[in-house]
Amino acid sequence: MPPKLTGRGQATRGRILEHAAELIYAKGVHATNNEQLRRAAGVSGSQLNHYFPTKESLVLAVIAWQAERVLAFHRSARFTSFDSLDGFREWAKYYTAYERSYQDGCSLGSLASEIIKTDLDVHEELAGAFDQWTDIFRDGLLQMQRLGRLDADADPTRLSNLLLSAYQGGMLLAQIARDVVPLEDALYGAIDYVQTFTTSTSGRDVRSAPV
Amino acid sequence: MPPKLTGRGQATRGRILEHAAELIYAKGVHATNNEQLRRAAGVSGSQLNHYFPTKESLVLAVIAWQAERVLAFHRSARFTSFDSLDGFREWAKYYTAYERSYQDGCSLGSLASEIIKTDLDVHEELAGAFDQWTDIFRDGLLQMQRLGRLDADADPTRLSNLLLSAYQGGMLLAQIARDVVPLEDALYGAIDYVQTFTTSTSGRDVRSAPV
DNA sequence: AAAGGTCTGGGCTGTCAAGCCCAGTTTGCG
DNA sequence: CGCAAACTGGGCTTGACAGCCCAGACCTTT
Repeated sequence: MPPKLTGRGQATRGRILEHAAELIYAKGVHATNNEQLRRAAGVSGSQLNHYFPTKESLVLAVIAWQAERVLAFHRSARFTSFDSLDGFREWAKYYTAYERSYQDGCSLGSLASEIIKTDLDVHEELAGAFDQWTDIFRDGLLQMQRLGRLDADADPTRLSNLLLSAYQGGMLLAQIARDVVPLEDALYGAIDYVQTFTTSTSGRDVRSAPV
Repeated sequence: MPPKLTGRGQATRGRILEHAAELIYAKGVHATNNEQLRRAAGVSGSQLNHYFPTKESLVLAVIAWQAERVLAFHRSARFTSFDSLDGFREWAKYYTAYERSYQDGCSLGSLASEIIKTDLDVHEELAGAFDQWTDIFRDGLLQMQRLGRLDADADPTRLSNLLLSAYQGGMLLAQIARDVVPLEDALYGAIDYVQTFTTSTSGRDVRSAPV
């Protein structure tokens, strides 16, 4: 069923995808048109049409690409599978370290909010990606419980939903306020709440970093 | 400077605004066009053009209208100025009581995410509204501190940013998952975190409602 | 009654974008 | 070599939409 693609074809398709993802992330889906995509990826209109016959197919591919990226990032060794509070703090630190990190929002979340009300059939794609995302947090919290770093009465599912919600909501507030503080407050607040379930410290005595 | 509007003119303008807000909330800005607006409000194209010369002016008015609505709602007696945990729990209960409440997202937040990347000049309008929104929470938490219901070392600004972020992010996750649970988890989780700063209870012994 | 705001219902134009087609060229695999 | 994919650089149609204009009717206040 997959139309035979040579190595070169895959490379071009991938180049289009990368630039499309970047453009759409920066300017939004509706403000990105074919001409911009052609120029950014350095391909002709025919090629764009060849690899992505419709805009919906391109957007779908971009969603999959961004989802894979964000999931791979969260699964990287950097956060040690979120098996400790330090892992979560490292994560929060990454997203609050640079001004640039919040100005275009979450690479997947902003895309989701923009098209969730349209008739594009992207629901399954998105739902699957966000499920996996929360699962990364949940699995980390479960592991923390196994290691005795988190109380047994903590609810990893609930906490993972709070963590991701705080990130998504914090990103939105930061974009609107053009200030990283709301994102910091949301992330470190959520993580401090997780800390209240740790046995090693009282949780109320040790607080997260900034200000 | 305001073009003289008689009572009738104001009524028509208001009717257009109401229907525009409803349509845009349900279908998004880009998927709402003049013809739908005309039919929904029962006015002719000339009138639409008369009261809102450009789409940007209409969107701006809708933002202001939705902002006023959501702020008035949060200031209503129902939540007793958020001067207690019960006020916050009542708030969370409202947004998680019905399936319908999350399916179109936050009336202001979804609008914000959709247009934050466009070149529409709506930044000040949005920033002001969200500032007031967090202030409602912050003022409530400050009042709780004054009343001795919240520890002095709690940071009302930080907590209010977490609360609103949890709501916005939870709304997005709920929309994507087509399930109210992520929103519930985010809201009640954030509120339980606030509870860890209350002196009356340990905070760890009493948890919020669902499941 | 006069005036000015309100309102209809249609038409018109310019613009922009998506999708599609094609003639011809280049590349690379078998 | 031969063939198929990759690729160029256009052009073309179609549709959608925002913005704009108008002739005339209606309503309300002065």
